[in-house]
Amino acid sequence: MTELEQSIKKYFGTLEQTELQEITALFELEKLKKGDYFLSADCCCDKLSFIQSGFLRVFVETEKKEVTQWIGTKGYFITDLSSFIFNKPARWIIQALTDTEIYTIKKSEYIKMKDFIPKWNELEKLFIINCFSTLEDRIFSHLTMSAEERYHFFFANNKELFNQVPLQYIASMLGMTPETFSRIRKQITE
Amino acid sequence: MTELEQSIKKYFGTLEQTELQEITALFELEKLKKGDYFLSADCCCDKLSFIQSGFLRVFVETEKKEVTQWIGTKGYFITDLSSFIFNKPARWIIQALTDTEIYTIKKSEYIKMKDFIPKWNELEKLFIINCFSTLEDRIFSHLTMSAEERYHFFFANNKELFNQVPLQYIASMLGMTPETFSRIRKQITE
DNA sequence: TTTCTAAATTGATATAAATCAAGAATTTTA
DNA sequence: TAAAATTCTTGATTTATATCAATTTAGAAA
Repeated sequence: MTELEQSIKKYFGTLEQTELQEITALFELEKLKKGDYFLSADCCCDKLSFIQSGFLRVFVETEKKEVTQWIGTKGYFITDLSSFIFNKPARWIIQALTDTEIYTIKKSEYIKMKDFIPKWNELEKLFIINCFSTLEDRIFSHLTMSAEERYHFFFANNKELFNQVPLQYIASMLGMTPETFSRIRKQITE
Repeated sequence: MTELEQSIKKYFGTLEQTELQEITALFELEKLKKGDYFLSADCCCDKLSFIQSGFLRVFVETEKKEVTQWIGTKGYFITDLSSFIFNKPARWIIQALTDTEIYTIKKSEYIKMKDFIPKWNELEKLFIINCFSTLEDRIFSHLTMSAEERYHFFFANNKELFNQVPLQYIASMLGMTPETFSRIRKQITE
């Protein structure tokens, strides 16, 4: 089973092997160079991609600063969910932090799935609620944790990120400045 | 059209009047007294309710403190979404802050809807993504705003809450202490 | 490699927000 | 209504984190 198939199973739920193959056949390999945009500001996000390798940064520019909302990594899906589902302008910019390989399904193909996978609606719902739960956890982390605690919590679950992408983006995503991030980091090695 | 019908239309999408009536017929009026629990810790949340009047607090107890995650108000739906959909233990406690009237649909009735409303799956998906977007906005507010900005932003959109529920819960929900909340409040009147 | 650019670190300082403690105001209960 | 309980406010202080500025380090480009 390919990694894509495994992840579809993991995120979307249990499927017959034949269904799985029908689905994965709709995904096409795309290669992004470092710095390439997966999604530009104000576009509608008409695709959902599985990250095979590399890192994608989800961010937005405010008057004051650039804010990283998330960093997509190998084995996860990436899209602007509201934009993808509702066909409305994307709220995020998504850019490759490294050379990146993704498997992409276009919206036009995606909507066909409910025709030949009977339980597709159900699977899609589970996927979206998983996304929802992740955000609930993140809000909770902001209501209950200090910057240091958020750092440790995130580090425990995402070690691989820390030596592969600029740390300032992780700092932003965790809601702290690069300086604060750096100081927390220093304490650990001491 | 009842308020319940209006809200179903608003959150779940456009429906035929007959469909709307079929759906609303599945909801039953419940009355909660102040302090009553809508959902206790570790239970599975087997219902989705529309708030007709009153206020419900969604919170959790941590070792250090009690954290309010949300306050449900008139015209909105309330449930523990992941628990309701996945039948897993709830992560939140939900309690009435005032006497409250809700229209409740049980999970067992809810799952019947997809049988007689053809596009139910689609509507449900839209509902969940709306919830998702709301959380995205909230995370963004923690990444970009100070306590004071979060206060003003929330106040602008939820004035009615500020003289009807204990302010400490709003403070908690916005990620600040009651003291900080009180001081921000004071500045405004000066 | 050398040069240039961006990222990370560090120190000094300022600011925001938390904590602690007391008292006032409000709400609930008897 | 009076008493009790809870909530809110206020001041003093501490702590966490941001900001500013300078320097070092790492990475990219020539």
